[in-house]
Amino acid sequence: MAASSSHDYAPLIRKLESTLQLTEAERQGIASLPLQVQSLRADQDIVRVGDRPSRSCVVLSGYTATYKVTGDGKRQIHAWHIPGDVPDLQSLHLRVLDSSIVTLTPSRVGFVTHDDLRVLCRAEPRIMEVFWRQTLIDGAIFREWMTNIGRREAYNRLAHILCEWMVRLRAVGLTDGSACELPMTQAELADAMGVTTVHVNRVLQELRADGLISLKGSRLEILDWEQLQQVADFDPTYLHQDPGEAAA
Amino acid sequence: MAASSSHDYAPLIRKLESTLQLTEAERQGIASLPLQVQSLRADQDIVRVGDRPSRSCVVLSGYTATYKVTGDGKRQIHAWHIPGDVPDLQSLHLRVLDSSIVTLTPSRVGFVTHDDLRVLCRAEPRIMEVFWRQTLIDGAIFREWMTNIGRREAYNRLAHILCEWMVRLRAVGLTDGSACELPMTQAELADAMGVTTVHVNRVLQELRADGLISLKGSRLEILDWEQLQQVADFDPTYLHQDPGEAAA
DNA sequence: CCAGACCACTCACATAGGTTAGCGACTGGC
DNA sequence: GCCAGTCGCTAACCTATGTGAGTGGTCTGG
Repeated sequence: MAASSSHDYAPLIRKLESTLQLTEAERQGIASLPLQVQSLRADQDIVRVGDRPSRSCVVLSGYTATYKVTGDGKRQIHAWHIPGDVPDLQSLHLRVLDSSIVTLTPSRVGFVTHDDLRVLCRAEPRIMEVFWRQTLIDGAIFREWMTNIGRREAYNRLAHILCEWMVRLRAVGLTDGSACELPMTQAELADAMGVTTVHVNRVLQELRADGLISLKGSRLEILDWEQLQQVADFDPTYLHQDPGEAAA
Repeated sequence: MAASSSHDYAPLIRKLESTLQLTEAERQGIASLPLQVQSLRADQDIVRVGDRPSRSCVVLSGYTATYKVTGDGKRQIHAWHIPGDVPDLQSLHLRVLDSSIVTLTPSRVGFVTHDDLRVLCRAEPRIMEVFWRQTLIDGAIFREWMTNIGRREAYNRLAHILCEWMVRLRAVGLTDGSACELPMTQAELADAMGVTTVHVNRVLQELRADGLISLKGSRLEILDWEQLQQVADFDPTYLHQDPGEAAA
């Protein structure tokens, strides 16, 4: 566990500003939150179902996911998190965690105490609103994932996940033209899609054969964005990324 | 469209108080929000995808649902709403609606302007927190539904939906012992479960044959709660109903 | 009091996706 | 420099769920 360095908050501030222009004072308020930084290997739980944490975590680098395990041991992944995300911000108002968070890759995460967050929210109401808004966007993404899992076939469902992944990474500057990192294993994709790894592999081969994507190791390249988006039935409105679209 | 009567807010206040004790001033603050009341028939959209509403709606009586339609016309229902719920509270901070809300039964809904809500939130910070908390609980329910749709078989999935329905109705006093109203059609259940109506009917017959439930018309009775809960893998933690569990 | 909807329900058949098992290529720890 | 584990990938077979078509009951608006 190490102290924070001055630019650890850069991804978070970038993310918040992608939906609402902050004042210098507001940026300062965030940047001066005390942050406990921790480096984790891949596949480590950060928090677990049933925990009652007194702090929330910020993803500084690397990738993580939220998940739940059913009574008979099947795992469902609910969300991916990328640098700048605060995956358990909800614990600020819900004491008991109803899901766990795990690293997908080696990651650096920072912890902010709920007390510090509450003080900041009281001092800067617009920051509170922007945090609230982030949790609402999380909810909007959950709704889209539910639709994806419940109503699209596996081929289109995977295409949808890839479209969303690309668009979210682009918003924080982690893409490289039409390519980006895809850090999750096929088993993790399966747990997000509600299918088996065998089937993920099948539809992945199909996407490749159809010339929509190339995936070598963890490097994903979108070869035909138009077609992929159409197959995925992907409309990015639900990501609420347009800063002009924050309610007044 | 009619003016509100004095006790229209009773279900909402009851719901909020089920998670946090309110002061008299706070209760007053809510009860004095101007409310535009509207009576709707079944199967009417209250708001639609793409709308930019300047007010949110409260369910006063009857039942409603949030849904999305995919490009090829399949519908996914994300949530049921019961009296006291504010199904589009998120539009307070997300200008564009990413899903629609429809009545399942004839209903009375009340509209509160976002301006009035913002004024109240500024005056009574605890009310803002309790509203924020409600949207976080919505998110927690989305996560559980995702798990239900992605990782449980239809038989168990339906059992889970019935367990949740019963527990939520009980919290607002709308149950009658081990029985309650189940106002949705099998087609609506299908859209919530991500299966076809034919299959809903099949697993419903199974639940009846196994002696777990009785469903006649829209009256649901749970015949064996223990067994149903076990089949459903139902753990109500995610509903965050315990008022002692609100974070400090 | 009729006509058209809608709803629960069923059947026969089709298929997307699950299951089980296994292979070779890497990789990180000792 | 080997061993154990993980990962992507494949094949053969199985089943939960979808599809399309239809029945009869009940409500409801004209």
